Formats: sequence, C-alpha cells, structure tokens
Amino acid sequence: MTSKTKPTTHLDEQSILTSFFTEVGIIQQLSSNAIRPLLPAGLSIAQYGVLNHFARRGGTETPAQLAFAFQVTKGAMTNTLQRLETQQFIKVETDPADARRKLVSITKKGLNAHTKTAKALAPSFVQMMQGLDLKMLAAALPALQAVRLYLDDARNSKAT
Amino acid sequence: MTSKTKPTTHLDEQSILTSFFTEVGIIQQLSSNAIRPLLPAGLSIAQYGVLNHFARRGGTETPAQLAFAFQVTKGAMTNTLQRLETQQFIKVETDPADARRKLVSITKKGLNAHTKTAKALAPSFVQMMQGLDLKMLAAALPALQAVRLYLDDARNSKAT
DNA sequence: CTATATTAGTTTAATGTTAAACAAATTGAG
DNA sequence: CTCAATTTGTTTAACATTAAACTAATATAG
Repeated sequence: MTSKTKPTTHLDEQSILTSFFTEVGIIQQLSSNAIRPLLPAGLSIAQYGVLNHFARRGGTETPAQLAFAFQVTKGAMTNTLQRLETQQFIKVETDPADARRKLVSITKKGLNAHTKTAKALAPSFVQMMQGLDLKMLAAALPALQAVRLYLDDARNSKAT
Repeated sequence: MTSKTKPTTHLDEQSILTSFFTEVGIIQQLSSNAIRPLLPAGLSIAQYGVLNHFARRGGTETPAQLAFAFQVTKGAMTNTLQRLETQQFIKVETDPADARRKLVSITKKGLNAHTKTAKALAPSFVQMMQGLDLKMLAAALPALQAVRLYLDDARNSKAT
C-alpha cells in the first residue's frame, strides 16, 4: 500500500477526497444515531429539521422551498409536512396568489415542541462543546462550505 | 441576531457546532444525490459501499463486523448483504468455527461490478479533484477525524 | 382565446433504515 | 453436565427517501 516513489507523509489527492467523504458519511451516521433516541416519540430528525428551520427563521415557505433547502425530493417533503401537520406543529394553507402553491408556517404548538426538543438535545450539545476543539472545527468550516458550494454548483449546472 | 457585546468576527461556540453539523448533513445529502444516478441499476450506495470495502481490503468479514464498520444496524446489513448475494456479488458462508457467524467475501462478479462502477464514478471524481482546493480539504481532515472519534467514543461509553 | 408547456404538489412502488422481537448457537456459572 | 446468559443473524413493522407518474393550476406561444 505504501508508495515506492514517495514517502507518503501526505495523502495522495485521491485519498484526500475519499477520506473526506468517508469521514463526512460516518459523522452523519453517528450523529444521526446519537440524536434520534433523544427526540420525543413521533418526531423524526427530518421533522425536527423543519421545526428548527421555522423556529430560527419564522415566516412562511412553500414545500418546494423547503425541499430545496433540505435537499430532498418534493415527495419526501410532502411526507414530512403531512406528519408535522397531523401533529399540528405546522399550518399549511393554499397560497391565495397562486393556488398551486402552499404556504407553510410553524404553530405555537410546533414552537413548543421545538423548544422542548432543543432542551432535550442541549446536554449532549454542551458536552460536545466541551469535549471538542472548537477552534479546530471552526478552522474546518471553510473547507466544508467550499465542498458544499462545489456540489451545489455542480448540481445546478447539471439541472440546466 | 448580531451580538451587542462582541463584534462577531468569530462565530460563537454554539454556532460553530451547529454550522459544522449542518454542513456535514448537506454535503452528505448532496454527494449521495450526485452519486446515486451514476450507479448501475440495482446497485445502491449502501451496496456499493460494501463492494468497495471488500475491493480495497479483500478477505472475509462477518455481517456484524460490516454493520459496525458502516455504523448501521444488523438488520440493515442483513438486507444489503441479501441483495448483494442475490446478484452474486458476494459469497456468504457459515463460519465452520462458529455456526452463529457467517463469513462474507466478494466474488469475481462483485469485483467486476465494483471496477465498472468505479470507472463510472471516476470522471466526477476527477472533476472534483480539479475543482476543489485539496490542500484545504486535507487540512480539514483532522477536525473531521476528531469529531468522528468523539462520536464514536460517546457511543461506545453509552453502549457499556 | 386556445393549446401547449411549465410549475407545484401528491401519490405509488421500491429500497434503506431503525427498533424490537425472535431463533439458533455458543459460553459460562454452578 | 445443565441451564441461564450472551452473541449472531433474521424478521417484522414503521417510517424516510427516491424516481417516476400523475393532477391541478398557471404561464406562454400563436
């Protein structure tokens, strides 16, 4: 496995990219598995993501905007929104200006559920802040953003 | 949103962690969506992951070892392995030394499928290597590894 | 105005995932 | 040895997701 021509102090270019995506994938899997059991019954990670989105930003958004923001298909977002609406965590109305569209907003009950859930997650969050070198994480953010932007652009140029 | 007491040149600690996981989640979603349509019909990302694992490392592993490596449940791995076995990409035998265990290995057909798939993915991969600042990505790897190890340890200490 | 194209959202079938219950084999305490 | 505990893998039910077909509403070309 070790190169004969170069002392592999540095990873070769291919390994950098492979390692990067492997780490991202595993982190995603581990963090999902850590968060899931902390959520209240009936609230999935996807659903909490939508509640969190509205709790931070407020206002209304269409299902298509939400699907784009979370990078899931419209069908997936339809499903998530239906489950949130069943629990009365969001309100869904037809856009009076365009009957194809729907306008989604968070309800008081949804805000309460979000607050309660955020509190349940807080201890693990605090523990992570203590256990990790946040300066190192902050230093890694530009790289993550660069990759995200690259993938986003690649997707958009394809979707022409 | 801007702090009154501090000029927010730097993100606060909570935002660092939130941004980090948000970016990881979006990258995972975008990269999965980019890769999926490039795979041959009948081969999922999960299945390709297993083929890739064996193509790199060779040898045999038990379903439990694979489930651990990919951080999925045993049930998920059973499903993936059954689909790979149906396509004759892997061989699954009972461990003669312990009849509870099974020994999984890749077949020639599986290696061929892996090679073919890797070739299909190569152009996008090369394009990424050209379009991204690999030094920046390499510099971010330690942070990713640190987070992965933290989550891994947290999980293990819980699973006591 | 009308016919076509586009856009927004839903539905369906297939797959992947988790959690939990289960069966079978092995281990270990007594 | 024997019986309970553990380990390994499978199954099942519920849910998330994608791709593709579909419906309804709007926009646009002629």
